[in-house]
Amino acid sequence: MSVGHTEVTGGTTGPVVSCAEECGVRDVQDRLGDKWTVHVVVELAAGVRRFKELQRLVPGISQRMLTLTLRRLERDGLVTRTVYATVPPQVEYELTETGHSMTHLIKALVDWSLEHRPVIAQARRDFDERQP
Amino acid sequence: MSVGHTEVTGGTTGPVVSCAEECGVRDVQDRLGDKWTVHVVVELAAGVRRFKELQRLVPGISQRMLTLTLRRLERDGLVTRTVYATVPPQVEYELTETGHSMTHLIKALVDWSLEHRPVIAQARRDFDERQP
DNA sequence: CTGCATCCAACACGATACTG
DNA sequence: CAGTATCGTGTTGGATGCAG
Repeated sequence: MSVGHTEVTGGTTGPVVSCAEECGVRDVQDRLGDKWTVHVVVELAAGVRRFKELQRLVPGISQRMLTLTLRRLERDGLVTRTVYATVPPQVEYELTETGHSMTHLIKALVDWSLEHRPVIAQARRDFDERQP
Repeated sequence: MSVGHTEVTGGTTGPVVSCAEECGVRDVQDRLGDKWTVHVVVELAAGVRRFKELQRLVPGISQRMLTLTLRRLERDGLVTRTVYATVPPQVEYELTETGHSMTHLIKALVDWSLEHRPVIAQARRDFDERQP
């Protein structure tokens, strides 16, 4: 909080960014940075989903990773888990209010990603060409 | 684009999120998710910085990781690298226009993080309490 | 169907030593 | 000062088998 506080007052191009070090940014990074959370949240944004359903909707995710991802989301209060005592068992997952607020964040991510994808791809090709 | 395309029309709470799988989102995630990129970009958002200067501004980063982080940013066209043929050598790094646009994304990240930090922390404590 | 435990490979990162 | 090269380590995640 005291050390390393950074304040960038938006001049010509940049916005105001403050205290990016240990103000919980790492927490969000851990979540958005992992391999599956974003995809799972996107699918849950559409509504209530069952476990198997999510596994179908998110291609390539393993059972193990879906479980781990959902558990972490549940632990952070971003997802609710409802178990029905049926045979076979049925479990439903749903975004909480906080979880839904994260979809705005993800939308920003997706938008920026789509917008700059071609430019970045080209920059990458140019760079790799110069460095054999 | 065809397979796994997801469209969420914002209903009561969620925004519109589309195609979160392989539209280059993973690329951005890799960057936002790694340990140092966000911090380096935040420091560069304030203006031109030298290598050593960045290493001072980003506490804990090793020479190796600073180099790797800057190289990747340069490769993606988010940072320019300018070498001056002085003795001792001097290298300056600066955000490109695309790089600056990413600071907006980071700001969204930081804002959400700060806003929901207490709620998430509490949810985490509650969860851990129920699961010994 | 849902979920946990285990083993294993890949990779990111840190520490250190060396170079122009 | 600004790197590169190398090694060791912890973590992430995939595959598989077992259980309620």
